[in-house]
Amino acid sequence: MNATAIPPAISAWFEQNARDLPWRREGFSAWGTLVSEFMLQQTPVTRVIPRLTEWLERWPTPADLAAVPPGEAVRAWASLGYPRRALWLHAAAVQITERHGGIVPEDVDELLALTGIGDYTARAVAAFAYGHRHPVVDTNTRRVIARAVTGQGEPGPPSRRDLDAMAALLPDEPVAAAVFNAAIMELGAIVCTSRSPRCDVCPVREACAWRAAGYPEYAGPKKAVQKKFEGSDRQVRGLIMAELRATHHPVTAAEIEGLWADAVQRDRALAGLVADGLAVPVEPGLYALSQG
DNA sequence: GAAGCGTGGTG
DNA sequence: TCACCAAGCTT
Repeated sequence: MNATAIPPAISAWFEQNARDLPWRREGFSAWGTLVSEFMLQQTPVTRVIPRLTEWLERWPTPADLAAVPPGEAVRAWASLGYPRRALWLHAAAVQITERHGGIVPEDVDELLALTGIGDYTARAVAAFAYGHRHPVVDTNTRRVIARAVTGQGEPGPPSRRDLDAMAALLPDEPVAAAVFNAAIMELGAIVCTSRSPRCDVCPVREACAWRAAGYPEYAGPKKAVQKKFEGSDRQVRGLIMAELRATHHPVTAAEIEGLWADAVQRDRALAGLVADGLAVPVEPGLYALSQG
């Protein structure tokens, strides 16, 4: 097996091994695809599925979401994490309703112009919802290419050049391209994983440059270490947001004081949430999710 | 380009 | 146990 055999081998494996996921069901809407991609940004599949199902039952179209206050989106986001995504998804729904007649656009540049949509999500929607031929590059794709094609244990830092590397592997035919985009992500998600890759069941083991090189240790620039969550501003923000989501009335400054002892850090976290639009001071000393 | 942004599962 | 990891985006 040589390098040119990698894409068809991965796609063939995918046809047999793809997980049964909601966004792969026949007739799943473009809006559903967009919502799922927002939720999947840094949140695992198993945690996304229940929230996605509820979300689409409640807001089956962009206009349905655009019609409610942003704070409702933040509440429905629940504990998926990074709640700014809920705000951005709501903003995107408003923009889709106003600019695109309520139809999720299929043009990558129009998608990129929506709040909260970047290189990955724009191309994922164009490819998976509309069948257009674009390279879709996420962290799984970058890892598989780094190993199987480049022969390194880990991808380097994300770069626009990743799109070119993926484009070079992409089948010409749009449907085959969309399948391969999904297939290489899936391989990275369940076989060519970050921590303990299951090379014994990998469909491109015989062509893998990393394996051929004897699994050399990654020597490139190190990933920035994720800061400890315990005691971080993120933790304080999370506590305040959980309180705002839990109550259906404004939260008092006194209640927020009870969530975290360090006043300096607490005030910094709250000010950050206000700056982000996640918390709104409805009057001095009273905070709520965005109602407008 | 680097930093900041949640939450929960896992090896 | 705890560091690492998870379909990224914005500033």
